[in-house]
Amino acid sequence: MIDIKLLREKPDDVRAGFERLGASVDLEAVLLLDARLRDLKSESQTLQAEQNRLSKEIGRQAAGEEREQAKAAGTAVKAKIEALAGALAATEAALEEKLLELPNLPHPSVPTGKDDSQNVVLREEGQKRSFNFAPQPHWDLGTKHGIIDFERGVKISGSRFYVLKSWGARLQRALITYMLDLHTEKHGYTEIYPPYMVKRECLVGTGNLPKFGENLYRDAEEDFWFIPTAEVPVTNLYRDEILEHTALPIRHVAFTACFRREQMAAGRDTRGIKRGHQFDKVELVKFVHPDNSMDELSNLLSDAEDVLKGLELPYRVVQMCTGDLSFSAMAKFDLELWAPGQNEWLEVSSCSNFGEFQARRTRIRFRDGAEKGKNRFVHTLNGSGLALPRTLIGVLETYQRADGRVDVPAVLRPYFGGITILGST
RNA sequence: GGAGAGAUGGCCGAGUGGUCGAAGGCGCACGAUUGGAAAUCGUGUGUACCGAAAGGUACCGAGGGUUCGAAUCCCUCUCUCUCCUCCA
Repeated sequence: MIDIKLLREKPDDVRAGFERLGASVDLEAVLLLDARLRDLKSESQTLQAEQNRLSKEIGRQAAGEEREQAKAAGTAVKAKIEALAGALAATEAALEEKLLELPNLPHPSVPTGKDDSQNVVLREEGQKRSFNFAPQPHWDLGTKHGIIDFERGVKISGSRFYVLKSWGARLQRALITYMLDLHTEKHGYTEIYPPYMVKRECLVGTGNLPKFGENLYRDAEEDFWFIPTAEVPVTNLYRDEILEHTALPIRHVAFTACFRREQMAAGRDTRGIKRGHQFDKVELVKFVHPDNSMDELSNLLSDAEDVLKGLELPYRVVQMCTGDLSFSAMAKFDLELWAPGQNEWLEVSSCSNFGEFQARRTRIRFRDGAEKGKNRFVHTLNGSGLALPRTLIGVLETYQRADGRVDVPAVLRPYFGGITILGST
């Protein structure tokens, strides 16, 4: 949620920001509602003050004519307040609704662009492996070894579900443990194991609702929503709290399953395990002081990169242009690893700075040590560190041998009890 | 799932219709005292919105109702605790 004061005081700056996004938003309507709400509020507050004054007076009076008159006056004021109440509540709700649907404003450093074609590849890290044979895509490797069972996944859960088996499942588990160990031991994150189902307000807090409900699964009878990412429960951990500035930055890492409806056109990304309705992810979430959140974003990105560096998987860093920024993000960088079998870059991480956009929606503030009495919103950041299925693809395809067996990356060997080669010829 | 009890400020805890944004204590901050500290004493100490300020408005789990007036009365919901039941 953007700051209504900012819109009120610098409407042209806000308008320019949304134009860079290519978003068409009716700011006039918002400003109109805001002005109307302020009028109604001030009118209502004046009446309430009058009501309070009368009530106190009545309290002091003894029973009698005067007291009855004062009571009658009180009834009249009460009627006026009630007459205003409907319009006040409706205006407040209408403004809230509009504000919740406004996207975040882009950070000045974000390049202007209309869509993903104008994203900027900042750098490529690591050397793509050269093969003296044709590398197989992971779906062939997975089927050959019996470690990815697509047919049975579809049988039990439907399309876009699969089953990992044997050392395929173990490889994924090794990757999860490796990532959690790396972030907790080397990068200073505290591990969180959150619920996978959350209340609606959590999703409003992160920006998934009210606009993107069609991407989410939910329980039909109760207010339970399946998380599309650990970002949702972990960001909401401190909802409605005022933190001490000395507690910042807070760094959390969480492993969870993620659930997404993925109502995209049939036929896209249907092959393999690249995109499913359920997938695992290790997620990094930070709550930081607003003055250095962009530096914190760089650090977060570097923490995510370390996972790929450790695994010795080549990747590239892509900066999102304004047109490809997500709803809640003010700046965003993606990490894409190279999958030699299917011959494409795969997005395995998305690291964003949300500024105070989510903090405002979740009311996460901190007491600023510098300015006494001033409570400010924290900045929230998060990034995948990393998404499991695609990292698994990267390992399978990059570490495959000509005979189809797969080498265990050095950093994963501690999790494999001495095994260094997976599969049989 | 059944029965009962409860939800007040950072924490504990008083408050059953008016002068209560809320006693008291703890904690915390600042000051006094001290060579320094402990102890002691004094002052201060919730959040949001409106206002240049003075000040005003709202909030005592949430929502609704009664009343001129609600932390206090009524209704609904949520959550917590105890006992029983069940269970990984």
